[in-house]
Amino acid sequence: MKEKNKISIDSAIENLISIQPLLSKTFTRSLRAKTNLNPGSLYVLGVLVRHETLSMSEIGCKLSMPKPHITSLVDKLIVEEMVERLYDPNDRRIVNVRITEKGLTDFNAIKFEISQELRHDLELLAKDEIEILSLASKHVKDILLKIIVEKSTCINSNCCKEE
Amino acid sequence: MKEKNKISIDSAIENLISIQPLLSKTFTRSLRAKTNLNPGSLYVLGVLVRHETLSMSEIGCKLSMPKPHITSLVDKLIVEEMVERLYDPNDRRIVNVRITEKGLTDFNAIKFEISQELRHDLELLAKDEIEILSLASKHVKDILLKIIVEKSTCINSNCCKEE
DNA sequence: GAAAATGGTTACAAAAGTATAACTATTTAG
DNA sequence: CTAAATAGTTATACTTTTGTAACCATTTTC
Repeated sequence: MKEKNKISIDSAIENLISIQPLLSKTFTRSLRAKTNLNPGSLYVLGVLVRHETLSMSEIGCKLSMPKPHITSLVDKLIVEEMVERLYDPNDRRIVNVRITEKGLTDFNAIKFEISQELRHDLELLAKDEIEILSLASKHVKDILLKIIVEKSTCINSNCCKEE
Repeated sequence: MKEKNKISIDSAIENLISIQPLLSKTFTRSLRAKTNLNPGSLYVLGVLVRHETLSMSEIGCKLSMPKPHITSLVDKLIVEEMVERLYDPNDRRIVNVRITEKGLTDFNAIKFEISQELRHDLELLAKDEIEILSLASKHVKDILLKIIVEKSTCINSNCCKEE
């Protein structure tokens, strides 16, 4: 039984490693073509969609990015008015970042834009294949979210606290 | 019925867009930490595992990368002795690239290395979750491979021919 | 056989990601 | 109250990626 688990884990990893470049090719390229946002800023926006308000450090943890990088990415989003800085009255060192209405709207518009080509390809698939992909991708997303995102990798000093 | 397709497509895209940063976070970071190879070179190696021998242009098509970039990525792989250049006797302009024994071995070793952390996390999942992930990721991979890889995006001039 | 097209490399530049050190402001600990 | 710790920014440097233009060698076309 243990052995069977191992085989499933190996094949899952094998598949995920193959999926990564495919998705990267699909979305990153068209992101560059269709928006003036860089992938990093979109990642920040993505976690803010899930969590609404996070401090700079928490964003860094969720994305495993160094704090200086987060600063520059948030700066870009501020210029676009997609997020806003909120200064915490209880601890004035902390900068909380919250997604704005515009940020939410734009995020969905950008997602639609960058998926146009993929959408077109998917429409050519058989109905049952679409169903399978829809369900399978949900399973993959849910399990990855469970084991990856919530386990914030600590790359800045002392940044990872339980929620 | 058409409407139902559309909903499935939308949810599939939504899921795939969420999956991409998760996988990118998981693999790219540990790739940098554990090997002296960059992601681009590993992508090249990946398509060569699937196709064994490809010309420079064909690699560029499969990965949607400009030709000069392919040259530099292949140069790195040559230094590592993971691939070799073969000059086509029928058309001496063409440079074919073939993965070596060492390339194949190293590729598998690298895949194992960069998935160590994920493997550890997966081992903590329930048995049925592992089964689901294994199957679901295979479905996602198969369908994406079908619609993305084989549709080589033409970013260099005239590079995309049917196989 | 000269001109055009093709496959690839070289050179170069711009954008993005990654990483570290030094710094300011604020809070906490002794 | 001073010293240490924390949150974030600034500055800087390096790598990777992306893109373009110019170029050479070879093949194709007329």
